[in-house]
Amino acid sequence: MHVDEGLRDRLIRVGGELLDHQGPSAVSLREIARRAGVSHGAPRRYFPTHLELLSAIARDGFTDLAARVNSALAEAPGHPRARLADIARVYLDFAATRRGRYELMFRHDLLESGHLRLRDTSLPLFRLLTDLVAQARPEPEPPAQVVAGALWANLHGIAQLWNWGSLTLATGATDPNPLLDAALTAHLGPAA
Amino acid sequence: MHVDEGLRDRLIRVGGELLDHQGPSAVSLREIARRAGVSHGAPRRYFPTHLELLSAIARDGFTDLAARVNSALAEAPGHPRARLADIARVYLDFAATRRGRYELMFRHDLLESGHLRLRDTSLPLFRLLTDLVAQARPEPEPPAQVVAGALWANLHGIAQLWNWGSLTLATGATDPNPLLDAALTAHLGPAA
DNA sequence: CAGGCCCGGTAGACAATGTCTACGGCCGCC
DNA sequence: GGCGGCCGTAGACATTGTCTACCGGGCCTG
Repeated sequence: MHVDEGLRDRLIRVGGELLDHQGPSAVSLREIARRAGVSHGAPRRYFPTHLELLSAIARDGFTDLAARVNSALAEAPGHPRARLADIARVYLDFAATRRGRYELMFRHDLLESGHLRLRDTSLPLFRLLTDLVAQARPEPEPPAQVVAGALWANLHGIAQLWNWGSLTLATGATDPNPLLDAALTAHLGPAA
Repeated sequence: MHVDEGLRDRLIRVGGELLDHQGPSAVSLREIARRAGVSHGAPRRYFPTHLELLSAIARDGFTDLAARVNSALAEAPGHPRARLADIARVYLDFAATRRGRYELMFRHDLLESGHLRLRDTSLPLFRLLTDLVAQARPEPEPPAQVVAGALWANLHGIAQLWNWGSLTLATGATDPNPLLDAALTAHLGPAA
C-alpha cells in the first residue's frame, strides 16, 4: 500500500508515524523530509510552514478519532446513556494509546493558527455528543449544550491529567475508570 | 524592588515576565539571558538545561496559584460547597488571565522531567480540594478522592477548552460560568 | 600578607532547525 | 520542437540549546 500516494499525503503519513513512535519533539520538518526521502525544502511546496504540516497531522488524528467513535457506536448500539459511556471510553483510550497524537491535536497554537480549520474537524463529534446528551437527559435544565460541554471538558481533563500521571500521584489510583464513571454519573445520572 | 536578587531568581522573574507578555514561544534560554543582561551561557550555572529553567518558572506559577486560592479562601470563608466554587472560579480566572503561565504549568514534558518535582507543588492544592469535597459531600460513594479528581479534571478541561475557544465555537457561549456551575452541581450537588 | 582556588560569568564553537531564494530538470502542450 | 510551469534540490541565513575552554576577582589558607 501507499504506493502511488502524492508527496503531500506521504509527508502527513510519515509525520504521523514519527509522532506515534518517537513523540512530539521528534516531528521536525527536516526529519519528516528525511524519512520521506526528499530534501528538506520539499515540504514547503505543500505546507508553507511547519505548523501547517503539524496541523494536517493533527487533522488526521481527529478523523481517526471520529472513525473509532463511529465504529464503536455501530457495533454496539444501546441506550443514549450507554452510547455516551462508549464514546467516553473510546475517547480516553485514544488519548492514552496515541498520546503524541492526542497532545498534538490539542496544541493551542495549532488550533489558533486556524488556516486548516482544525477546530471544525472536532465539531461533528461534539454535535453527536450534544444529541446523545439531549436524549439521555430529558430535563431541560441545564441545556444539553452546556451539559455536553461540561462533559467533554471533563473527559478532556481526565485524559490529560491521567496521561501525565498527576491523578495517579494525587489519588493513588491505577485506573482512570472510576474517575470516568464518577464523571458520567455526575453529568448524566446513574447508569441504566 | 528586585534590587539584590541573585541571578537565579532574576532569570526566573525575567522569564516569567517574558512568558506573560510575549507568550510561551518567546521564552528561549538566550532571550531570557539577554533580558537579564548576562551572556547566553550564564543560566547554565543555575539551570543545566532549558527545561529546568522552564520548570522553575512553572513552579513559580503554581505557588502563585496557591497563593490566590488561599487569599480568596481567607477573605470570604463559607460552606465547603461555596469554598469549592470560589476555588474553581479562582482556578479558571488564573487559567484565563495568565494563559502562558497556565499552559507552561501543564506541559507534560515539564511534568515528566520531574527533577524539580513540579507535580508535588500542585499536591497541597489537590489535598485541599479533596478535604473540601469530603466536607461538602457526606455520602461515602464515590470516595472523596475520586470526586475531587473528577472535579479537578473538569476544571482543567473547562479551562483548556475555554482558553482556546473550542467551547465558544461548539456551544456559542460567551461565558464559561454556566459550564462551571453545571460542573459544580454535577459533582457536588446543587448549591446551598 | 601572599598565593592558590573556586565561584560565577564570558565567549566561541557546534549541530540542528525553520524559513527563504535561486536553480534545475522534466513533463505536457501548443 | 521549443517552451512554460510544476516539483523538487541545494545552499544560505538567523536562531536556538548545549558543550567546553577561559578568566577575573574575592575568599580562605598558610
